[in-house]
Amino acid sequence: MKYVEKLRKSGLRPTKQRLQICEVLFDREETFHFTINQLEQKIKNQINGKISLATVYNTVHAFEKKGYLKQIPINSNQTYFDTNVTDHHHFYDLKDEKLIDLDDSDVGPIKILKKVNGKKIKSVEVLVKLED
Amino acid sequence: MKYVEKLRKSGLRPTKQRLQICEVLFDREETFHFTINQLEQKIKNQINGKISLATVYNTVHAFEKKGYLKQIPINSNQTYFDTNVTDHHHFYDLKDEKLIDLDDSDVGPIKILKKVNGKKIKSVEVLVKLED
DNA sequence: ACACTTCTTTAGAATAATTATAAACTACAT
DNA sequence: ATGTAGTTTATAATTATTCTAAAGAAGTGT
Ligand SMILES: [Mn+2]
Ligand SMILES: [Mn+2]
Ligand SMILES: [Zn+2]
Ligand SMILES: [Zn+2]
Repeated sequence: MKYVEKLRKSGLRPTKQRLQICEVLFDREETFHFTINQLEQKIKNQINGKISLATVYNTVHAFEKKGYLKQIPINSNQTYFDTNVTDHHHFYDLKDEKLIDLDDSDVGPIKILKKVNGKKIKSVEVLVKLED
Repeated sequence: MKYVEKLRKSGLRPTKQRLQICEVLFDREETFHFTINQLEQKIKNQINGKISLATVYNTVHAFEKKGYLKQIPINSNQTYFDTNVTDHHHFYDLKDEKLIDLDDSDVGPIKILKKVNGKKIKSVEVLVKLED
């Protein structure tokens, strides 16, 4: 199991549930953008044996805290997470409610000229909304 | 009442509640970024007589539909609205959970080079997260 | 293997933002 | 003034998320 080490290094015990969730989340080529409910569905379809919803929440938050997932700010009733934890930009398809990654090369460099007193910039992300 | 006409033109009856909410929302120089609960507080402080929470929700949604308010995508348990309905960028102060408008001149021009099949770009907005 | 501790999972309850309901009220047209 | 459609309101319902506490599993030392 390739995720056992990863979890141990983060101080997370490699439980069966976490390893299964790792497979669903990270055994894929493309970035995965998802809500908790979508993840729960994917888990149901790919795994035999169920994982409780509380554990899905717990795990996603644990992974987020460890930097394996990040939240994406979208106006939705459900929170979106992203397996691409780098600073990056998105298309958001308003009709399909789907996120699509944008490469830095798909977006020109962004210069923020304004400063705020004692604050520093943590991230700069662009959200491009798409309609038909 | 300067908002009576505005509401009538939009097909919204100029009720006492809506006019009061208009005052709270639009009688100010600066952009107002708020959650429903923050708005409810401001209403309580500025008006005598109460407006029910349901009406605050109804009104905000009606104003949003008519284009007088817009939602701002932020990772928060509460939805943020903005009296500045133009396409514009934000600082988001993670500690204070406050939004600050960025002028277009505060951000260099943004070119989106990628295209998506049958979709067109509706908006391009930058969110700059600030930390201490 | 065994005992012991700590972390994790889980079902279910609790919380909290938002939306729905339906009755009373109000703006507006005739 | 009357009628109608739109609005407000208290309250209930819904729903995403978090909390709780008991049972289970993982790690550590012997
Ligand atoms: Mn949100
Ligand atoms: Mn919510
Ligand atoms: Zn992404
Ligand atoms: Zn703004």
